[in-house]
Amino acid sequence: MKHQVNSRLNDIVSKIKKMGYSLTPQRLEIIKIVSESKSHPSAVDVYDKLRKAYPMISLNTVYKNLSLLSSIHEVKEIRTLQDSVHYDGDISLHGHAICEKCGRIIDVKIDESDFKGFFDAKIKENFKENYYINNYGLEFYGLCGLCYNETASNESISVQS
Amino acid sequence: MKHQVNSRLNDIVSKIKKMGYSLTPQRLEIIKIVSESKSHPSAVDVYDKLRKAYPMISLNTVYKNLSLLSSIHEVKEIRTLQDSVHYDGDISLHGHAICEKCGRIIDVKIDESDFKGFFDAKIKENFKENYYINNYGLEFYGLCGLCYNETASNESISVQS
DNA sequence: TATTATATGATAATGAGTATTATATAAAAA
DNA sequence: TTTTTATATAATACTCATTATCATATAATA
Repeated sequence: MKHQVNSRLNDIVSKIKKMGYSLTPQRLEIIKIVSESKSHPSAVDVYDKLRKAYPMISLNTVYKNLSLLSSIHEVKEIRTLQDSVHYDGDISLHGHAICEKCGRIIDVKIDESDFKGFFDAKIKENFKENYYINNYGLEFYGLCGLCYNETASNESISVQS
Repeated sequence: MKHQVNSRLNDIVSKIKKMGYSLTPQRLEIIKIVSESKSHPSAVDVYDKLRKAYPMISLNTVYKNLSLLSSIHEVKEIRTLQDSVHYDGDISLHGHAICEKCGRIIDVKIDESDFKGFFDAKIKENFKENYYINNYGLEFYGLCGLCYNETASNESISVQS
């Protein structure tokens, strides 16, 4: 587990260097935070964590670095139905369940074989002409267990997609 | 085809009335625009179309109505990697291919049977505890044919997810 | 037609994200 | 190690999508 995290960190760091970007302490710390986090933090969340080690860090720096990581595909942006973008340091194949009430984001496991069968078929069917896919998104919007129970006890809901 | 569109309009209108919302001319026009559009317009796009018939319409009114339609699940919000939200009046099962360069959004066909096999399995696997799903999202981010050709001729790209 | 609750439009406010720029510092060369 | 240079950071101001407020208008209902 610890080894996994470190190799992930090393992967990103060497990519950063290989691509000619310099490795500042702030940047390293940001990479650590997103690559180790399981909570899909927003830029402000990352900013708040950073301030412990770097009280003078600028939010701008956080945005710049997260954008950089996203542009080199080492972090995935998650657009929820709420206001801000969230970042996922786990770029392996998976989807997200997003609670429309509390905003919590839960990973949805997808196994590679299922994916190959389904998504590749979608891509083949839909993109006969050249179309360059470099990312995907799979989201389930709804209410998490906690929020569902809360809502159910207060009012009767009857929505259905 | 014309019949399809009209019945869709009627569905939304009767839902609006049944839920106790009043039907203003502006609201009706907004419903018409989004339900008939195939281009996944943003709020401002809808606003611009509206101004032909209602020059005094407020952008605020557009936002309010699109939010209302979204809340009753008659319009789907699409979060792209760009700035603004886009709206889809087609709430049938499908995904979106989003061009990261020009922002164009193309429908990705998904047939119901495939969906049942794949998505339902995902839901069962991941949400053993109660979790209320009322919407989903499936996006392919990349470059559309046009933008891909442009990019390819200018610079060599070697990204791969 | 009168009543009432909701919708609209005008305006201001919010807040996520971006642009700018002077200073600082990582990386590379000497 | 020191110098050089290009990139990164931090502070600040700015943009712009979306939301809030509230007075006025109007749809729905009696």
